[in-house]
Amino acid sequence: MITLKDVAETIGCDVSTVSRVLNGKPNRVSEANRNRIHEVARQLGYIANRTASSLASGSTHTVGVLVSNVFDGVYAEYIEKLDLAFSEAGYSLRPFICHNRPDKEALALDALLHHEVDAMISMHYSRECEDVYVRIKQHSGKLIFRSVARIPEISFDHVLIDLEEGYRELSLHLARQGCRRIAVVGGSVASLLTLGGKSDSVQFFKDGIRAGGLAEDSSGGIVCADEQESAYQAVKKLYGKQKSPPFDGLIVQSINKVVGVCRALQNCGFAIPSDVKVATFSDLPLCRLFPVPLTVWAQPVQEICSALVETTLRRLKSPEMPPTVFKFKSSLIVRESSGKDIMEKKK
Amino acid sequence: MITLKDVAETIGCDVSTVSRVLNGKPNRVSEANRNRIHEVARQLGYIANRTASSLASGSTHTVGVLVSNVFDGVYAEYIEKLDLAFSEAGYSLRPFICHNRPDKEALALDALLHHEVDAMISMHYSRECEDVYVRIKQHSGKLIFRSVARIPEISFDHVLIDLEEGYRELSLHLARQGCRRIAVVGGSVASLLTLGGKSDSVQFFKDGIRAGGLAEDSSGGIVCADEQESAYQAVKKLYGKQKSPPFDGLIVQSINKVVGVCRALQNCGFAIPSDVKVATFSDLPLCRLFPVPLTVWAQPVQEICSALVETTLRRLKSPEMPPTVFKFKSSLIVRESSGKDIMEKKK
DNA sequence: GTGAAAGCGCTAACAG
DNA sequence: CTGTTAGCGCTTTCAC
Repeated sequence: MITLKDVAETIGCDVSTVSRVLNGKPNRVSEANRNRIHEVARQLGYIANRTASSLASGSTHTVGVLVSNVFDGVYAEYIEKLDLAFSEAGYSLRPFICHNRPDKEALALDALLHHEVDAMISMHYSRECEDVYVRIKQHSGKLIFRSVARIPEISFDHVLIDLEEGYRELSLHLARQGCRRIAVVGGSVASLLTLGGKSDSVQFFKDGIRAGGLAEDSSGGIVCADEQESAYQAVKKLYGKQKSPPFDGLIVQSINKVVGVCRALQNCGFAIPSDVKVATFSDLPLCRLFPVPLTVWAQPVQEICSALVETTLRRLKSPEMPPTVFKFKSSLIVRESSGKDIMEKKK
Repeated sequence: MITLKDVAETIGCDVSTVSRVLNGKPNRVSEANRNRIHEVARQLGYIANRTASSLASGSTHTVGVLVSNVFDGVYAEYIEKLDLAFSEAGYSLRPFICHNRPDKEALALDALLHHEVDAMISMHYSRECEDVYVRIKQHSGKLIFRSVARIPEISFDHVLIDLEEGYRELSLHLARQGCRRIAVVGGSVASLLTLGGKSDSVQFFKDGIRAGGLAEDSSGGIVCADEQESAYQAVKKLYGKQKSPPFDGLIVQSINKVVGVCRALQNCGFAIPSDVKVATFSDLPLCRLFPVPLTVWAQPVQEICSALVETTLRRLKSPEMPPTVFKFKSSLIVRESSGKDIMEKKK
């Protein structure tokens, strides 16, 4: 392996000079040496050892991003956009996938503690790992949340999205479109609605239900895991062999589940939007190109990513700065899945 | 920051002893010291600096995987499966996304050269980066290809999938299902069929066409970029305002494009499979749950991932071993999109 | 402008 | 069983 030392020795100068030149450090290196160094480095096939520079300089120039999976188009989109944005800023993005498992989540967060990355963006928070987050706060603080609500226990930078409000807007919208019974498919909201329990999202959902003129007991949850197949099974089980649909409005928590939901409805002989109206979160390309284009509560993903990158870079520069909080506004995009045509005819 | 040295000093022993204990090195450390070291390390909140261990030990315990994007479910699936498999083997997977850009591809490969990862799995090869691959061969050799054909110029480990044969099997299948004019949507095959030019895949495709009893000029290509939207536009442009479909059989190169293709056909008033039959590669969950379940040339992804992990670990262990080549067999799964019902009625 | 020197934090012989 | 001794390859002050 060719090292800085090798280059320095064949030239007869010091490693520090070579280092300066090869890293394009500001001023002061003679033209002559500069050229010679570049030339020799190339000839010898010198390749810097980044592990060594990271150790010496104390920075890896890498930012981690923690996601639950990468199969969901939403995360894929964030990762691709963040990757591009960070590489423009001279950093590289390193995705960590936790598969919804706290052990993997902790392992990913360890990368920050162990100095494998300079900072970490977390798009997945589970209570089980709270102690790790506390440790991070003590040791580094270079963690940025992209989440729905502020993690109150510890103070980190936050980039917030208004998914909670989405539950209100979507349930209200569906009610206005004529739905009489509205359910949430998947996620914690579905669980809480089914098993009982409260959360801000549930509250927002119920607000929408009421504002839409429906009784609270006209709503419910359909519990399923975070996969296309689970959603399919759950909906099929509930709707199979029914003459009329148990719920005529569905708010589906993620795009993967929409796929399962739509297929299940189709299998059970129910049409979208005439029998059942469907809406979801995140405006992926798939939402427009779906056989029945989907009504969505759409986040400004590009802006969110920019905010994440900015926040991260700022935090890296000024570690002691007090935590910042951004909150982004989503918007309702109405398409055929919730009866766009009906709406337009009314007008 | 608490270092090994701090732990050693508060105990009054040497850093090497602490290192041994904390890394669970085989034999020989007294029970007494062992416990004391663990305790003090915990109390002080010691966290190992992995950059430093990587430098000292010469290994990062990280394997990179280079993909063109992560939005395509196929890559997402590989990444998730590889991630799981590698973490069981004590390695962590680091995805690199090149967005089909040679500059980003080279940058990702640099990570291997610069010792940021111990090995790299490449699922994306572009000729433009050939020089980088040559460099890698000289300097490291720890590159494993998951590809369709062997990269002949340089000898690396290969895990091959039979996508080429897929073009033959799918075109033959569509012909047998009654298609008279068959086209390939997207990818290099579509380009070569349109602009002229040869490749093994094109040859296989034409073999299938002939074997299916069709004339060679009854086939064609529909060129588009690797996105849902591009495929949509390309097909819409070709099929719009036509009374009968220009091609009644479509082999679509990736799942994202299928989404665009199906939507375009629907928009143009053509039904699947009665007017146009569709088939694609890779059996993702989406293929079964699609409104019209998709006929696919299905790869054994789990086995492929196992082979990739095994190959990588073996290469890491024995760098001098001659390159190995695995080839996996796919299988045809017939579903409604190519007229499964029709087939069954015939029987 | 350039070199000398002191680390970054950890690992891994080797010697006792 | 444990300490000593060298590094790993690079960065970065500080003199000259």
